[in-house]
Amino acid sequence: MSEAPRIAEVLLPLALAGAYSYVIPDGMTLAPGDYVEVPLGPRSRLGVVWAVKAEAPEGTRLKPVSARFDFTPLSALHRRFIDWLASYYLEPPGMVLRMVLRCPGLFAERQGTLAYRATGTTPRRLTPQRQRVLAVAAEGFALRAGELAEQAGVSTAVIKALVAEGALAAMELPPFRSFAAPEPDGGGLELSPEQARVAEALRQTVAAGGHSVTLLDGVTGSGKTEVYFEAMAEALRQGRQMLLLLPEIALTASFLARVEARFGAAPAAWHSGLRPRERERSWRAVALGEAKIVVGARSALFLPWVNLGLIVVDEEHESAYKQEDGVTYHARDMAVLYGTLGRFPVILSSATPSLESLVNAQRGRYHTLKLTDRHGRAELPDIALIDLRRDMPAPGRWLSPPLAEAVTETLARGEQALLFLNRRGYAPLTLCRACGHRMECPNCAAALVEHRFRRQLQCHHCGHLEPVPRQCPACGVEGKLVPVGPGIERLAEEVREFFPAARLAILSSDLARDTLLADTLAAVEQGAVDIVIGTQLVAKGHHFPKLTLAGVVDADLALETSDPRGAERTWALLAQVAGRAGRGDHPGRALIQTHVPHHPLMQALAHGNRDAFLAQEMRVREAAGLPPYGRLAALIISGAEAGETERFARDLARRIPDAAGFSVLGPAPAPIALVRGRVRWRYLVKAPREANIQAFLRQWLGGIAPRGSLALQIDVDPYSFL
DNA sequence: AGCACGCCGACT
DNA sequence: GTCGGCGTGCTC
Repeated sequence: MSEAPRIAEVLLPLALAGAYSYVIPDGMTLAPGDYVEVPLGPRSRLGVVWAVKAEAPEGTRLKPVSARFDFTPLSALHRRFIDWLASYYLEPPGMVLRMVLRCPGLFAERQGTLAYRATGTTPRRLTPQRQRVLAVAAEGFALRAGELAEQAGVSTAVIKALVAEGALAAMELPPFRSFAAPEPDGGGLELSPEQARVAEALRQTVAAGGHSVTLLDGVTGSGKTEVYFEAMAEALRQGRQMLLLLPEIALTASFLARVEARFGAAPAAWHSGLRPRERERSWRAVALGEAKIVVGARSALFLPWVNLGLIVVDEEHESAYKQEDGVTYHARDMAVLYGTLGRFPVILSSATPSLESLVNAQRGRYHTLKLTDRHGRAELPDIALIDLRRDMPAPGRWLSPPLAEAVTETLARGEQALLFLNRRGYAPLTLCRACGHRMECPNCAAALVEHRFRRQLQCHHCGHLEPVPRQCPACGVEGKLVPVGPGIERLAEEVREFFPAARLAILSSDLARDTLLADTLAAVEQGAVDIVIGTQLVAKGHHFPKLTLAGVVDADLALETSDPRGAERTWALLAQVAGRAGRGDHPGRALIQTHVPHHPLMQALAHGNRDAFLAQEMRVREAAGLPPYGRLAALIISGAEAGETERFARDLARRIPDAAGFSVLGPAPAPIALVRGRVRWRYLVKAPREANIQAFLRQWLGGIAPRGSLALQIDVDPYSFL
């Protein structure tokens, strides 16, 4: 017979190396996954029991656990997920737990609001006001005092009196509104034969159970959402929870509505823009298993799932799934990991799948399901290139004659045109014509971007703002600072001059986050806008039925960087932008302005020959040993002082372990060598695909504690290969 | 992440 | 003479 465990290993949401040990007081029973409060230094903290054991380590004086919270414990699966993620990305497990516990007022005492219903007792004096209140209270649900008074057209004083006389009884409502159960059947749109076939295949995958990854590879407008809804319906029939992951919180509102329309109940939402109360409601509902469908951003992976049975990653190629600050992780990869650990299916959906996913499909690790037809009458847009070397815009203009002509024709037909330029602000560069001085951020090695509407220069790396100066800060000459190059504000200026009668909408992340953006999107959808000018925000997910022309103002932007991923990113972005056109009844077309029309990527876009382009990209990656054919990790060394930071970075080179197959490049100044006033150096570790890159990094960097302002950040599977 | 302990500049 | 700046280090 074994003794009752006396010691609890408690993981705390802090950057500690591991769990801390506490004594379990007499009369308390603890199991792994339990939420507890433990003393830490002068305060007490929330933690989660990671393990229980009989004996304490030798010679330690342990404090006791102060309290156990009576709540659904964190599942063994979720705990494994946390441990796995922490070890993969070399993060302290406590920091991963911190993301799980990111819920306001967790375990705080919640006062339920009081609601009143009629008891059947008649008050001594039955005034007309009292009668009305009792009539309202007799029907349906119990109401709060304020609601009851309002519906009866009386003041709350009447309610109080009726309660005092025993004619109304108060009851406590649960502090959170519950989530209605979604219905798997009904509410679906009619599927095309192709959609129905793919939906059935997905449904069977879910019905079969077990882990699998399916890449749903469907052209823009092919109705991928309706198809994976059928997989979600099957998971619902099995009583499982499911997560629909989206790359952008700007997309969640429309997806919440679509899920509600399909399943007859509003799903739970999860993203950073949620109000604290809503956040708490979603978190608790997930932990209690009450929320069946969650629509959320990447951090929704960390919700305290109890019965997760399906994850759908929409727009799986999106780089926004890579979390870069705080704990570094890739939400798409972690969704697949969760599915592996939890033995449930994962669906990756995209019109422009990532190279990583396509290679996994080639290797047979993922199944592929394709949708090649646009739904309804919609057809894929014709894509044509405009050679900017031949069809040059006028000086200081950005629209070439053919593109301007196409916009004119589109407007004449009463249709909408989209002009895409992936650059916020008015001009990306401000130069002094007198001395050549370039306006730069004082904290970052980057040019300041003019935002003319706000009359400010802004740094897009650290947010630094300064007014546009009248005179050059270098030579003092007045009136010689000129904007160079276009941003969408400047493009809008040109469009206003060119099409004075057209109604414009400018869509960029500069728009005040929530309502303004939603309103503008709705206006576009309803056809109250003629020309949409937008950054990459417009590339994703939106459905603009009247839009028939997509014009790409500068297709070469992302190609100009030396990042080997540039071509793939550009291809995905431009294909998505082109896909905005012609989603309604009228056919669409896309015009792409470029200086390099012969580039394989441009040729692939123009001829709809995606496979040839991707095959070429894969060959390049394979030859270079880059992901997904090899593994990468980046090491960023940063510090406030240039000399000290460089010395620290260079000293690390002496400790690089000697391991076959591994190569370490660097240290080199990071791509943006100065951010927020901190100098950055970078190493890149390259390893074969099957190598244990984490072990290598631990061996190299284990025990190194940067002092002072120095910091060392490890980025496993960095998004940028630079 | 907190929070305390510590050692150096401008205030009543 | 103290108040307080935030660098450094510890929390079972």
